[in-house]
Amino acid sequence: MTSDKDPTRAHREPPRRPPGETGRPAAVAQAGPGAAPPPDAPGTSDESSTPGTSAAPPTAPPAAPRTTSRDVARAAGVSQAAVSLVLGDKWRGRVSPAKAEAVRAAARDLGYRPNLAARNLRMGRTRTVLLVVPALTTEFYARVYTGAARVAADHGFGVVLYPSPEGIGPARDPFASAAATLDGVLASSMAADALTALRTAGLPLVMLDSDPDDERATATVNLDIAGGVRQLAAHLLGLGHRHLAHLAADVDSWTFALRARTLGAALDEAPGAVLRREPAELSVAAGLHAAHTVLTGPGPRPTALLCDDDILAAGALKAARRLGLRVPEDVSVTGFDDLALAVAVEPELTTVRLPAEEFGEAGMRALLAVLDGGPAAVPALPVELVARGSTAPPAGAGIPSRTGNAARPGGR
Amino acid sequence: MTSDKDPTRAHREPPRRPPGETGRPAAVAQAGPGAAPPPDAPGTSDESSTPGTSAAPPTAPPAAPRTTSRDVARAAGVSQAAVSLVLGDKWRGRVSPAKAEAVRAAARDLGYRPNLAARNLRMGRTRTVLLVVPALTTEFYARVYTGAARVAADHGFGVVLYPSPEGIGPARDPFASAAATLDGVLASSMAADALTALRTAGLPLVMLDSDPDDERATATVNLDIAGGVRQLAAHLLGLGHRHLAHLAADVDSWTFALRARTLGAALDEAPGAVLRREPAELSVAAGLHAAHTVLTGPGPRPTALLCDDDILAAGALKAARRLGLRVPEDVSVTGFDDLALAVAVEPELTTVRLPAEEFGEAGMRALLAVLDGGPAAVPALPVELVARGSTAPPAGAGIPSRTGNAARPGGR
DNA sequence: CGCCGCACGTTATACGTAACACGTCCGGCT
DNA sequence: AGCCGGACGTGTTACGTATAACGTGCGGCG
Repeated sequence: MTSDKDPTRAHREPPRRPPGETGRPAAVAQAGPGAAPPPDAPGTSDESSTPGTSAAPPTAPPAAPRTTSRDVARAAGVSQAAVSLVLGDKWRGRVSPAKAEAVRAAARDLGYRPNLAARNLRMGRTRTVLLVVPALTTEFYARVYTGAARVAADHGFGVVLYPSPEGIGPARDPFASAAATLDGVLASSMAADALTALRTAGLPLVMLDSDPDDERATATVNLDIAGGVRQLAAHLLGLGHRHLAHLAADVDSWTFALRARTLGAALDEAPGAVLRREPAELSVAAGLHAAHTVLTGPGPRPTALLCDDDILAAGALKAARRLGLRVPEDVSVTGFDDLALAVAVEPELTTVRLPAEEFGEAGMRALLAVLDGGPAAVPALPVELVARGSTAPPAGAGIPSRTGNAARPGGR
Repeated sequence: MTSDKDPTRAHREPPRRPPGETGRPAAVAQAGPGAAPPPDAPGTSDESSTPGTSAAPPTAPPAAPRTTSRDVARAAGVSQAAVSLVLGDKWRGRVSPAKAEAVRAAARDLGYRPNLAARNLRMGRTRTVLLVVPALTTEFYARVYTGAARVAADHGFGVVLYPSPEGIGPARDPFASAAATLDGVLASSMAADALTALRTAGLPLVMLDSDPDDERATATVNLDIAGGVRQLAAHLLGLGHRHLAHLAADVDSWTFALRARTLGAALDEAPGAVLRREPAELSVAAGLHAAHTVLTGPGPRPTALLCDDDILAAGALKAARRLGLRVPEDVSVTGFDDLALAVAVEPELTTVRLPAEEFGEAGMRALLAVLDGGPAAVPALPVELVARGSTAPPAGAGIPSRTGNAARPGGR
């Protein structure tokens, strides 16, 4: 007997579903009996009129009673435990091949799908990790996601993506209780402030693009941002530029701080080089404004603008054009990241290509390693300078060094 | 007596916890006694060298034994059920205010977080919905997400974002069993092919930007794309353009098909208007190529290029420049969507602004309505023509209609 | 005076799965 | 002959939560 017949199940179970199956449960469920009153169901007051869309087909799917492993067991003539073993692929010497096949057939016929909620509860693990990214810059992190998701999938993990709040205040932290639903977290340091609740839950946390000494992280994975900045500096110095301006992202983030620091250090070593820093938010408009400020400010006009981001560089391009300056003849402009934008503008941007997908892959590998208990050691990923049309020797320069393209820094 | 003392629990329960409470359960929990051997811990064989980052701090977080509602009950001197009632805010006449407060205090002191996996299993609902978007275009859907997540949060729901596969083949459908983890799905029709498994699970599905008659959807929510296209056509016709070219997104999608259809219809009504269609993938390079083809093709050169997307328009701008054509003097270019890119290029794009956040909000509201059992009726959201510098009367035009800016289509 | 119902709680399940701890044959070894 | 151990399974339990069902005293009403 398969225990499903047991008499102890005297008590009736709760009403499985609200009665309505097709008809009209509409209004009642709305501000229902006692069901968790929606904190406030304001709806921003859009009185809907003229229904332009939507349709409820005749057949309203009436809450299919999911088939459980016990159903499969019954159909295959075995115990529920056997089903679990077979479908879990650990039946080596525990179930006869014949019955195993019967189980698989029954599962297939019934369209059995294991209930993940139950499995998660039982196992205490979910094979799901969270990827937290800043909301601001989407293309780069979209690619990071792609790489991370690929690696995760290869290991049987799913990835939940969370573009960190902005409209959604941290007040309403969506992960207050999510620890039971997640095995680990991969997060950009730029979105780290959204992580307070997750930290306290003690989840493994691998941080991207963050200070290796960050106390919050179990491990960190980085791009070789400093190397990219040095390549950029060498490129411009090699072209003969000495008056530079840095359009610095006005974001409190480790990476951007590192860029500023590295750039400063690189120019300190170059005799006669001067650098002006101008902060700007990460938008085209802000880049335009900052570049305008720098190009029209007092003192000698910079001959090259290093922008922390391709978006800023696009703004700088516009500023130059409005001032009647040609790029790159009158002023050089560089970006960072190598987004699609970099080749959409005219001239195309000299920039630093960040291997976004590889970054995501490396981060996910590190996280999975941590979940396996091993320490995750990951070298900083190399980046690459991509010289395009937005940089050239400055107007007054002789023949700088004989190479117009100093992609290789040459003498250290 | 607080139920933890009950005699009926005669059977020995398995070792409740590995003995350690503070000391060292670390390794044991890892690949513990019999605990689920990791299916395969390959690590994809990247022999890590030169650890550039990562660090395992001295204290390895030893799998914190989560505090349960029973722990809270014990601390507060009540039963577990009472804890559930109090924290679930349904203790109106069931628990004395004093005890209720004690429960809340205990929960706070112990840092209790309800186990979502258990709650989900018990309730059969997760208060979580999935948002499926195409991987290609990120900025637009990032904004859709923002709107959707805001509405969801206001109703106590979480949103899981899934940029539909590409690198991740549909073969490895991440949602094969996720039905138990999700209450519903909001999906762009462009990503609908990733939904096979979800459909079969019978989850409520609200589709964005899709054919209202789509059988797969429980409901649909749309932008007034057709209206936008008509505004665009009226704008260009009003400026005097008669030779138009349509750079059509080479994507099999309802929205794009609708754009083509509507544009054709609009021009059919305009005497003397001719339209050429050129398909292109959604990238700058493809837009460049398609525009080049159209501008250098046989017959009279089009004076206006309607692009299905700002990205394509950026490519068209580049093509015109390379051919020595000025925009908008020699050729007008329009985009669609009004992405950040639209104002990053020179000249800035005349385009159709899609209210992405409102779109996400409307979609989520519709989905939540469906989950509440009500039919979701949503009017198509209005869109807005944004006239910028990339459009002007064609070279040979007299004085088109006296207004250079036909933002208001005039006669319907 | 008897009993209803309210205020206040507690007990007992069940959700669906994974896996531990037992059983039962049966062939083979000492 | 005794019995060990492998093959083949099944029974049972627990994961942590939400809630239906079941008790209690106690004040008031008929």
